Amino acid sequence: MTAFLDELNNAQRAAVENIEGPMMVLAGAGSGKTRVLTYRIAYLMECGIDPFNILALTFTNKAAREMRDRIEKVIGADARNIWVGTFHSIFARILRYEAHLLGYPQNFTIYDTDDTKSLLKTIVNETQLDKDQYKPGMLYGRISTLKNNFVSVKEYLEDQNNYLEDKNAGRPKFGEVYKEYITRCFKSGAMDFDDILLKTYELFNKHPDALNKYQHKFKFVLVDEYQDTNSVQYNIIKKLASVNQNICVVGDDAQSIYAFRGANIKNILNFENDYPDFKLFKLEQNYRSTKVIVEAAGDVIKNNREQLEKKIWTANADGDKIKVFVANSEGEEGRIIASSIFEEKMNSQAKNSEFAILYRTNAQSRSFEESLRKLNLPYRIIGGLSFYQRKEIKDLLAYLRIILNPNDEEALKRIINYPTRGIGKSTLDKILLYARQHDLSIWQTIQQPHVIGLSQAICSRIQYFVIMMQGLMHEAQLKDAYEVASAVAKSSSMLKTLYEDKSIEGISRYENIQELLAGIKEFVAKEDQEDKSLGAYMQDVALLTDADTKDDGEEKITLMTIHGAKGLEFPFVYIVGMEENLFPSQLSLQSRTELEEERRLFYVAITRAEQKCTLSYARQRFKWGQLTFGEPSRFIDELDSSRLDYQLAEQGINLPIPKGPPQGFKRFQPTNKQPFQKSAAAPNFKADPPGKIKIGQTVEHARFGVGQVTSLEGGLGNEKATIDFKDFGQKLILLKFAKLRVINND
DNA sequence: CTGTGGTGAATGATA
DNA sequence: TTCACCACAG
Repeated sequence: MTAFLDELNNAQRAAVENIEGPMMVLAGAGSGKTRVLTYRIAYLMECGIDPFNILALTFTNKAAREMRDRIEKVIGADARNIWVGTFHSIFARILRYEAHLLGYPQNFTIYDTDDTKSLLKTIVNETQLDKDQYKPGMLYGRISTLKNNFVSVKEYLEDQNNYLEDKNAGRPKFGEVYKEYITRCFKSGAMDFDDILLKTYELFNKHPDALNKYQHKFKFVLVDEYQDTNSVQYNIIKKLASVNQNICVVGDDAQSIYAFRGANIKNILNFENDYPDFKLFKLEQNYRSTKVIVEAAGDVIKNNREQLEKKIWTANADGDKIKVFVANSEGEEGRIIASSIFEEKMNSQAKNSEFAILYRTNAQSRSFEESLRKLNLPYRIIGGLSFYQRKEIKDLLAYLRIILNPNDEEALKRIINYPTRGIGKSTLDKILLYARQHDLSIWQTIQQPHVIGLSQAICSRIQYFVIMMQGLMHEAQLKDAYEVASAVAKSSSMLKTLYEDKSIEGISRYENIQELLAGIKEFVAKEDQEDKSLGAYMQDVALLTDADTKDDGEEKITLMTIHGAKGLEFPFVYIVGMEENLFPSQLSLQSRTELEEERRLFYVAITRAEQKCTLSYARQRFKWGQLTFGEPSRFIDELDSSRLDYQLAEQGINLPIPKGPPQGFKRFQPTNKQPFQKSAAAPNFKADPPGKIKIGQTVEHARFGVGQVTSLEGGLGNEKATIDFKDFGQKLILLKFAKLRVINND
């Protein structure tokens, strides 16, 4: 049953077989980290540990999905019962379940960045503060930092230093904005991304019974990309694991690239302090890349001071040198890279999906898009404006949000007059003013529009809107998500409005709505989707990103930021825009730690490549409409010159003739999510103590059913039994964890 | 109230 | 270059 162990090297195997106690897997890029993580979970289950007791946390939906799929391949459908997911999705699930303890509605809304900024803008306007000093982005950043450091509004106001810091930054009234923001979110029944983490922490902190429940549910905790955890995540994990101490963190300090959003590299560097008797496993053999690539990555990272000791090596072939293209402009850079890809495709018969163009900032994608289109090379862009951030999608989702949570102000403001129904700005202002003065939500206010003092004509428009929404809310009680969403698209007349718009954008908007509806239909039609309600669908939508839009199987070149590429690999990788002030970013040059983070980012970029890695930079580039001149990035100099192969200008590159229509668009598909599972194992199962288990006995296991004990091994307190189950075959069971009942002593 | 056109500001990565 | 906001006309 444990044949998969043979697929592992010694270090990997040791990590997989270490079941109990705190452990850290220091996994270099391409060293088989995901394999270890998934096989370890599979192994735990083979040892009889109940999948309901396993929690695996990742940073992206994609990583979570991949892990679940791979475990399922090894272990079968049982894998569905493991809690595998992103921090945000797992915690949101817990919060929905426990919302009442914190005073939130069960269907609380998740505010995305746009909602948050919009709310902050509203607050600044209402408080009549200077718009230039109180920019939504800045405010959000500050609030986010405070939340990530557990500084509540109360604590903020009590500490004079906070006030002085903001006063010096020209924002003396920041405290009031912070307070108002928190209040408004709460009244709207909304949490922002930081709240999902922070409120989970609060839940565990203020409600020991809730903490206790999850501590005992999650007997085994696994954390992927541990180097990217922030202090809130860190503290939640610590609390969860404090009883059983079965915590397994996997990460690579060299790939820590999220300090800007609060990730604290100290969490991984100081793991030892938290768990002095932890076991360390180092995965140092790289299976992904050529020697040239692995060694180039080593050239780069050795310039960083603070890191955990490890030596990454590979048994793979040397491979080609790293090409460096020097272009005169960003346009030329685009053309060079596109033709280089074209050539490589010809030479090595590679598929489009084997290529990736990686850049530092999303704004750089344009020149590559143009050139790829000209050469008729299909591509897809990950990041930037995602499907879910498109106006029309957000509009329809806003309707759905209100149906579930009518107090969601950002959603209501968004669509109360979209499509236009004669409730304009001045009317909305009056409604908002009345709502604020009487401490009501907008939704409550518009129930009785007459008392606000609006004209009869406008009152009836508002009433029409209210009745329509109430009708939809009623439908949502009875019908599935797809039926409700279609009803919304029709009765809001969104579908009609977009259909009548025959401009190019209008047509694409109409198509996007159709696509969203098709996605919801698919969600409802999935056979393992038990809960088909709107609420179930909406649970995860707010946490999806562009990277989660599954590609349609069409062969396409991938364009994305380096951040977005973390965790991925491609045979051919092009790292572009290798210029000072762009990569490393200008903003990172202030401090050593920030520069080191940029360097790790470059390390991540290089290590995405399997066969060939190519760099490029442009001597001139347009930045906000202005032509600027750039120098080559210092990171190029950090590479050993013996590994570099400089290519000059455009000469020698044949530009093929484009033919056919341009290609390259995105598709949308919902993700597979499991409905909420609350109970662990069978409730009335009475287990016998390990000492009673003997060879030859017929026993019953809580999940595997009846089977016969064929052998026993392991010392006291760590006994393992091989049991031949009727329905599940032979399994190695750890008696300490398995719930076994002796049926027959033959 | 709604739609248009002009001006000014912004570009760092993400769940 | 693009986006967001404001003033103005219909």
